[in-house]
Amino acid sequence: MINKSYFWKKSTLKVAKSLLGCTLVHRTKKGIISGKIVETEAYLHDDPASHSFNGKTPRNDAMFNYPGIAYIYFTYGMHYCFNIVTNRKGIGEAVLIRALEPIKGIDLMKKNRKIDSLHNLCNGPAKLVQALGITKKYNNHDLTKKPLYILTKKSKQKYDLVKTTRIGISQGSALLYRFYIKDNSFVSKK
DNA sequence: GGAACGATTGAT
DNA sequence: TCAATCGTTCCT
Repeated sequence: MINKSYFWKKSTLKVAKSLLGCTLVHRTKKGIISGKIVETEAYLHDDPASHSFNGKTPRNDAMFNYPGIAYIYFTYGMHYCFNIVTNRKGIGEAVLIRALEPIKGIDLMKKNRKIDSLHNLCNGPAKLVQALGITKKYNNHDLTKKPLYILTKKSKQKYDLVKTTRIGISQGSALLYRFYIKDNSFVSKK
């Protein structure tokens, strides 16, 4: 399981990059569901696209919590997105997990998503939340603890990393704060 | 109290 | 290309 210091010993941008290849795990009553992180986006404290840009509010509260805490927000009236808080407590930075390559519990993912297509289970921030059965109750959950946690990547794992612009934002759209594993077919739409 | 909008998705 | 759908934020 990942160490707490992982989320603040390096910059948020570096965490966003190094999370690629790590595994997000959810131990549910029905079984273990997990996936390899293949796409991330960084949201910094001085970043106009970040929910934390204008300071702390009831909604973004968790972004100002300890690094390694989950920040889960509701958007578009129907979707949830999952973030990992980075930097020191009180700063307001996080990494949005945008896509996973399914590993375990694929049958459960299909049930949660109500679809059968492997490649559409986790190729989007709200999709992976649904597939893993993550709910708002995990907002402020410590991701170094069960039942929702991160496993570090295997050191042998090799891949090319792509650095590009973020999706679905208006301000800060030129910043290269999105990262994904090159040629991985589970990355969200380009 | 009211209005505008959104770190998306899925159907057309 | 566009509708769905509603909590959060910001303005009055």
